[in-house]
Amino acid sequence: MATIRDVAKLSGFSVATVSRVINKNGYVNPETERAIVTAMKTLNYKPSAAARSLAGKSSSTIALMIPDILNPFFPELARAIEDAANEYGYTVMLCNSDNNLQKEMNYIDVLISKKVDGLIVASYSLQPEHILNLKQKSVPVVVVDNHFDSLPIMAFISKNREGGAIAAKHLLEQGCRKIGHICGPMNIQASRDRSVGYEDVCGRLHWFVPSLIVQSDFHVDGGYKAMVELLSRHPDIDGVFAGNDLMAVGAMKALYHKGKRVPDDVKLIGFDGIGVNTVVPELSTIAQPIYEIGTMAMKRLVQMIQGEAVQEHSHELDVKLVVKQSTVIDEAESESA
Amino acid sequence: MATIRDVAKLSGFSVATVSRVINKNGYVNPETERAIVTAMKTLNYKPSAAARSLAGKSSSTIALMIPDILNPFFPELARAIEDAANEYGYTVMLCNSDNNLQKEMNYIDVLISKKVDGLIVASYSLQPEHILNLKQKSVPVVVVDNHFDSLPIMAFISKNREGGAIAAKHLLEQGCRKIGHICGPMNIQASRDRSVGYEDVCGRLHWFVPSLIVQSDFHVDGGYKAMVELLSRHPDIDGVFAGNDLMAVGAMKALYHKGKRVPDDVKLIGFDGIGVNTVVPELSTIAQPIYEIGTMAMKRLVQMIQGEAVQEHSHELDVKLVVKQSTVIDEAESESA
DNA sequence: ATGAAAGCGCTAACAA
DNA sequence: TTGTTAGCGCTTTCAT
Repeated sequence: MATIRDVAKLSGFSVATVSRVINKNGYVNPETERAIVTAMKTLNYKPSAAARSLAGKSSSTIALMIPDILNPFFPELARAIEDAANEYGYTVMLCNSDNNLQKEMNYIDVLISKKVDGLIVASYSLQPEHILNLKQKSVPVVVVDNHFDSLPIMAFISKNREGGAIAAKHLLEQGCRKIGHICGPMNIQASRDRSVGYEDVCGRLHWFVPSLIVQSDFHVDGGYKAMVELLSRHPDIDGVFAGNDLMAVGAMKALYHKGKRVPDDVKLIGFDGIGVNTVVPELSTIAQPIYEIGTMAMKRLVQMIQGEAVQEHSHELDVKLVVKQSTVIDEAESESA
Repeated sequence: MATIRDVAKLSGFSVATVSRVINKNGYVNPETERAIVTAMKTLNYKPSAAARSLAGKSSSTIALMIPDILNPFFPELARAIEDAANEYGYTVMLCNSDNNLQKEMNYIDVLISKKVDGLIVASYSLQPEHILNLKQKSVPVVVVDNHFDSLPIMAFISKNREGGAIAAKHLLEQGCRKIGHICGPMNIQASRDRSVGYEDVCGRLHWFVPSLIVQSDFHVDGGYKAMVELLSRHPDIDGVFAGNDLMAVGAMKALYHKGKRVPDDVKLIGFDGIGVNTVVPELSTIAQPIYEIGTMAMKRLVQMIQGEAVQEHSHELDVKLVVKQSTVIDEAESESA
């Protein structure tokens, strides 16, 4: 591996000058530059990232911490963030935490020791103190898919409450007269907000009873079980809003097994905008602007890394109702189950 | 941030000794060690990974390159690899290449400059030379989900040909009398092998004609289109083997739209063992031992990193037929929860 | 068993 | 415009 000194020697200039052309800063004669670039090429020189970051320069690496890589929502987010990161010249280190506080703290230590330039975090275990602590160590952090009220923490999250309300309204508009809700874990802010949205709309209707809400865990199997429970409590249910798409898929499977047809007997809507692609019949959902969350988070992170004084607070992004087959009876294609 | 020198000063020993306790090598008096550990604790000292790797030590980081993070197969693989990596004390850097050679080569440069200790690659664009080249630079590499015949390259891949044959046989056993095949991209070894497996079984049956094979792209939409095409060529088809689960899902959607019932009218089987979870009716598939591929790949990589002289060649892993609702007409409906 | 000192490859004053 | 040099935090001979 050629070093900066080799390049200096071959080109006949000093390491400082070579460093200048690498970093494109400081004055350097065009001819000199050309000579140096040539030397770098012939030596196939690649600066050592380790050395640069040791010498005080950034590592050009950011980390992304997610709770569950098996939930398609996060790969999509990761994809968006990676694309954006590449654009800014960063590589991303992906950390899957299993939503386990211990693992997360451990990762954070490792990441700091690796001198990552910044951190994008999707976590439901980390407390505000942890984030603030990081900031104190001057590690830029931006939170996604979660937020901390009125704390100076940069966060990007969808309008979950509004989304929950939109979902409920949509079911109502499709003629549902008794709508159940499978909600996600209560320790997740986004999950709570979605439920509140549902209650905003359904809570005061004459048919509403608390037992129409079943709590679950954001996973397919959990959704299945919750749907079975819901059906046993309220066999006459004709609409279901699941707190995320994965649970909606589980619910769909349960309905299928119990002989209920979707959307004919029961209309079903999810949240996230991911499963849409892989279920039959396709799932109506409240789509989050996943890609946008990713790019905005990355953009802000870069600003923070570069020391710009950005206002740190929560940003709420618009969600979008995506109507598919699971909530609409469409004569044109209702040929089979 | 406390440095090794701070620890040395506080504990009253030299940096060399501190280094020894960090790395647990060389002789150091138990009492001394205790004192130093205490000092490290009180200073909340964390060695700088950047400095260590500059000083010749490993970076404790490996990279995983995958072509498509949106295909659930790869998150599963990533998950397995990350788990294994953590166990060995490594952090993983995830690189999504979009199956784009340019991006991959670029990543490789970056990764080398970052001094990653090793590389696990799932790529269909990289040529054997690229891999060999890497090895020459003494970067340990192991390939997954692909392999290069008779070259000294460590690779882990499923028995795709056998899997294709198993899938075809299963459809035959379920009473199918005309089986179509949606195959994946021909530049992907695994994809080709699966098709060959199908041909091994169906190629000589009286009903077989080449037009029963439609080529596609491993994505849901591609599977959809391929199924539509297949149906127009052979409306009387009663079994379909899709080269991966994503295409199988697409095929299922197409069948649904065309009024064909699964499995009553057409039986459908995929390959991979992932979609299983999110489709209704659930998809029969040939499951790859994804987790095992991940752990074995990581295990070998570590051995290579540590300089053990391992035999580098391809390893073929067994696949498993997973029978679900999409290939079996079952009145009793075996429950799954 | 412990310490002194020479780098690892690079950046960033400071000089020239 | 270019060069000299002192670190960045750690590992690792080589002494002691």
